[in-house]
Amino acid sequence: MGQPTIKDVAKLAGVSISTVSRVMNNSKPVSPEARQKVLDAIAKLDFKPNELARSLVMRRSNLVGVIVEDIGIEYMAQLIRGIEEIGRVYNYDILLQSSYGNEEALNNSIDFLSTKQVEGLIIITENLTNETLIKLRETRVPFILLDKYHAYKNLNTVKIDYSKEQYKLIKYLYDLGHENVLYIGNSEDNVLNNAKFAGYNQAADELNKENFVLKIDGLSSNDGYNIGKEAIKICKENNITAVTLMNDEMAIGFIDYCADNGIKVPDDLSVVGFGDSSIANIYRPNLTTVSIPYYDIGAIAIRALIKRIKHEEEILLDDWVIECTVVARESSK
Amino acid sequence: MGQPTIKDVAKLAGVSISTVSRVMNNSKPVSPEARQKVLDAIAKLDFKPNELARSLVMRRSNLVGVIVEDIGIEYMAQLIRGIEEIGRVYNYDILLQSSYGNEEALNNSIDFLSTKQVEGLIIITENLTNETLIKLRETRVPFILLDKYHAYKNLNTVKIDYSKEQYKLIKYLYDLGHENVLYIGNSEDNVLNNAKFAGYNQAADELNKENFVLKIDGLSSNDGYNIGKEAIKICKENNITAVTLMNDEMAIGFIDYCADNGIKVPDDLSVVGFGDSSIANIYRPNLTTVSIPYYDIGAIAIRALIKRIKHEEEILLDDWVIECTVVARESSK
DNA sequence: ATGAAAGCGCTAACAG
DNA sequence: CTGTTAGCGCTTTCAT
Repeated sequence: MGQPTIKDVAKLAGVSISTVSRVMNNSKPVSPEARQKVLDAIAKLDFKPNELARSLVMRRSNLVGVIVEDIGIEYMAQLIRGIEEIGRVYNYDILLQSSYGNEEALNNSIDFLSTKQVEGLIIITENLTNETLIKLRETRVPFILLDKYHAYKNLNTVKIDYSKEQYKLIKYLYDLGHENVLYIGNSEDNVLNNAKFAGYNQAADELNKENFVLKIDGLSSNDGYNIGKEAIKICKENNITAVTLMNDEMAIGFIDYCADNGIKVPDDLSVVGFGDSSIANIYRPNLTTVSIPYYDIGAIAIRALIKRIKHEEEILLDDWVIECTVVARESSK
Repeated sequence: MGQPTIKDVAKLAGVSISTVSRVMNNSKPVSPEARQKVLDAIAKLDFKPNELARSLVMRRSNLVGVIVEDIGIEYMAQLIRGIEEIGRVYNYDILLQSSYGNEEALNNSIDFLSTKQVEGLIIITENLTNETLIKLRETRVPFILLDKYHAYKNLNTVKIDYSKEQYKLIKYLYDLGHENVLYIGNSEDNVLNNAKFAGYNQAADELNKENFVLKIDGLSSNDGYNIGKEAIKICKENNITAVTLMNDEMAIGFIDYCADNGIKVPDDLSVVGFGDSSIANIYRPNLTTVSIPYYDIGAIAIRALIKRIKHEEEILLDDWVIECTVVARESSK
């Protein structure tokens, strides 16, 4: 036969299965003698309760589903770390699925996980349609959405005030003594882009600086490289000594362009990124950037989800805003 | 009430629960009329079977546990991608836990996952003691170990022939026309180090080249940088034109040293790494390195595990050796 | 303090 | 082809 069951323990201990259950869960008083006999039997058989059976009767699976767009994306992996580690503290385990940005896969995962009786869902994706959102609500499983943009209205989530963070970064540059700072951003009209842009403007306005803005299409290091020529021209014409780019990859591409064209970073020009990706402190010069505490975001998200599951005091009545930090490194001075 | 159950479907369809079960699983013939009634009822109620109950009676959870040392480590995340995506094809879902290199945590995870009735276990770690291994065997749950070293004896696993891969890389350098190649390796006496070293030696010997070896303690980019002075000295004294380092990080540190000391890579010196980490093709010069197909390793591992679970033909009777590829980029010529 | 019995939602003989 | 029944391993009344 296979694993020992509660029956085997009961038989060996010479008590009923109820008594065994009681000592396992400390749910009702049991006489010291009986308890000891049960404990001995459990040890002897190396008995481990079948959580499946327990979940079935208790209607609590202690499982949360996590659907991630792609675990290979660094920040998503960090998010999962936080979710996993804190979830474990509350005795919740993670059922992991990937959607690879495919809506059908995401929908399937939601269905699948709900048949597995997950008590809650955390969805980490940058692509979520309204239909999926509706479907999600229909499942009646508590859920939390995590992404880079946090653009969902009417949904409590854990988010970052990108506007404020960009403001802090720009302020840091002005405080360093730079008079003119160029903002190179993505031209798409989305929440993230607009928020960062607003942060830049706020900083410039508050300090009575002139606004210099360059908007481009991409977000990759190549895009950063390719905008180099135009950006440098603008810098020279306007006495600009610091440039900020939307993310670390773009910043690195841009610095590469500078290096190829005899412009020294940070001596001739300070350059900063955003996101504190793993390359930021390996690349030379080490990149000044904004560090986003993804681990903490994951941790807070799972904690909030569990509270919601347990119908405890709602810690996400409002959005939970996480503070980031400006990490000053070599690329700015 | 909560989710609809098979009973609700049966009642609504006017049949017995067995019939409902039969149409759901296509396990036995059902009359077209009955089937249609059941299907309608299922659709109407949006009924989804409770997999927990199903697992309990069928004794198949369709769950595999994955214990990872740290999901934040890039190659482990890639491994998980493969495991997850292929596991899903076979209808297996992943229960994820992290051990953070802590043996007690690992042991707890093994116990915990086995109470969740996982049908198999994949453990991704670089630290595994013999005691844990014994414990693992005692659980009687099929398992597969994945790590960077694959040093476990008497265990079928998915592995890389590091000796051969290093050989291929060195051969590539000789084929490029380099006469003398310096090998900078880690001095610790372990399977991985020895294998790579053997690969270097084999290539040098086969082609009648002289062996130049430098062994150091660390593995980080700083270590690569710090060995720079000594390594360059050796290169100059021996007319060495190519250097190979144990991993990409070290290689990058070493190239940084070269850059700081007026040595141009690849013009003055070719430098290669190992592993194809994500920085390898962002760093400038882009790094020539060996690409390890972690995704495939994960995919093969889960496939093998599932076969083992189903007692099908064993595809891991012998170790499964995965081929890597040399990725030639800018840092060598 | 303890055991018998019911039942969580489902599958799988068994009988018809 | 279909319904009845007996569990899977566990928790939880309900008696005693």
